[in-house]
Amino acid sequence: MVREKIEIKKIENITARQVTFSKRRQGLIKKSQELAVLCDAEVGLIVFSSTGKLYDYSSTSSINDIVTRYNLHFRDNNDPLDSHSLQPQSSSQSRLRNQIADKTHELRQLYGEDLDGLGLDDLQKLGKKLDLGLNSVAQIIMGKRFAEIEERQRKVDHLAKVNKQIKKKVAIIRKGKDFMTKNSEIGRLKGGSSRTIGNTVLDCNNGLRLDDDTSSTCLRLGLPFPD
Amino acid sequence: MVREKIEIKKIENITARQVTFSKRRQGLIKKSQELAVLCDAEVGLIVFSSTGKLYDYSSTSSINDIVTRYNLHFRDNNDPLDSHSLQPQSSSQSRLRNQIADKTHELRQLYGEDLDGLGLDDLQKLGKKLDLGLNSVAQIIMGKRFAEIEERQRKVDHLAKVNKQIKKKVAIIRKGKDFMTKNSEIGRLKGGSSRTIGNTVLDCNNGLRLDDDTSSTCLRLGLPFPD
DNA sequence: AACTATTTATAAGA
DNA sequence: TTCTTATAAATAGTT
Repeated sequence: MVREKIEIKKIENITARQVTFSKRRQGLIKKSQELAVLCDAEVGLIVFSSTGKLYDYSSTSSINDIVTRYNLHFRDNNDPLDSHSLQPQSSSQSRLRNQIADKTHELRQLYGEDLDGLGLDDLQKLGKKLDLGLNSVAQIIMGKRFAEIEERQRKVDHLAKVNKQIKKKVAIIRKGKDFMTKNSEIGRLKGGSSRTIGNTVLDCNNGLRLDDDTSSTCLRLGLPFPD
Repeated sequence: MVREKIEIKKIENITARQVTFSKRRQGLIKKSQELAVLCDAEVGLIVFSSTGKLYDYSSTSSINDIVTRYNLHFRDNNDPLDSHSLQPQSSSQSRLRNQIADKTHELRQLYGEDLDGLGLDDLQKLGKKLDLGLNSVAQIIMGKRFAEIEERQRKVDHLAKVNKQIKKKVAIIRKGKDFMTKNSEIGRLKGGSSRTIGNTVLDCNNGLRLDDDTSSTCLRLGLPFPD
């Protein structure tokens, strides 16, 4: 793709292959991230190098979440892990399997699949459960946002207080400076220190922004689950 | 990356997001293929769109092979479920237990539990999933209710038709009755049968109620999940 | 779905 | 591995 166009076939030179692997792996992970963020998608990427080293990326906290969700999409979920297992199955294994099947079914229904066989009552119950779950999540989100706002307010209050104290000091120093500039060259030295304090006062506003760059966050409180 | 550089953050315009998703998804899959071929790597990619649609790529015949290999890399995960078991555990058993633990955790979170460790982003995603599930359920409930209403309307139409026919007959019979009461005592006999027909006409309304006692059901369409 | 001006990714070389 | 750089490839906005 670059200094020279290359053919897409296995790179035989081992060193070149390793270099390309490293570069392209990085690129792939970057693209995966971008897709996840730009398009609000859930992305999982697993890569094994030819030497068996594992690299992965997941837009969620764990790639397991994505794999679990992936497996949910296939109805007759014969556990892929055990498909080529030669071990005889113990009864405890089949119990585990049943548990997995049950949970899988429950999860699928919560995700809005496999609902065909349900009557109105079952659907209402399911809807109620989802609604409760959604409320819990929404409540926690709101709680977190509220805590965020309080924290921000606390900082504002603190800075306002500090600012006030500094203004007082500046006023006092100004008084001193006025007195000294009238009298001697010591005034220049004191003037330097007062300027420093002046900058500190100005920095207070920047402090708020730097510490947390989204001052609009506290304003976009509308819906917890926007599109 | 192109006509204009874009910032990597969620695209708010839905159409643009879908288009970008389609393009970049293709690009990502192509890059995955190229990495696999050029570097003799094993690559698995799973992508869920924000609407829950699944897309995947695997350099092997099935992504399950890659997931299997991935899980093998974490064989030494001590599963909390295994800790108080006295049986010697086969690796496939502990894998099953891991799956159960994963699914249980996922279910608990969907039910609004175990949410303490999650950040705002994870919570938003969870909320989104619940919202999607809830929408599916609500849609099916609405579908069923609509079918109910149509059925009811069908009955109403049918009864209206029958009623009309009967009214016609009654009118005809009245004519006959008027003619007969003028002429002879046969009028009394015919009068009895006309009353019977009259009752049938009245019963039509009761028929609607008896057949399905909640005539208000079709009116309480507001929320699908009342308290 | 096609176009195209740009941005990005990256092969080769250092 | 990392940097540089020339060029191929991907893609955002437009039609």
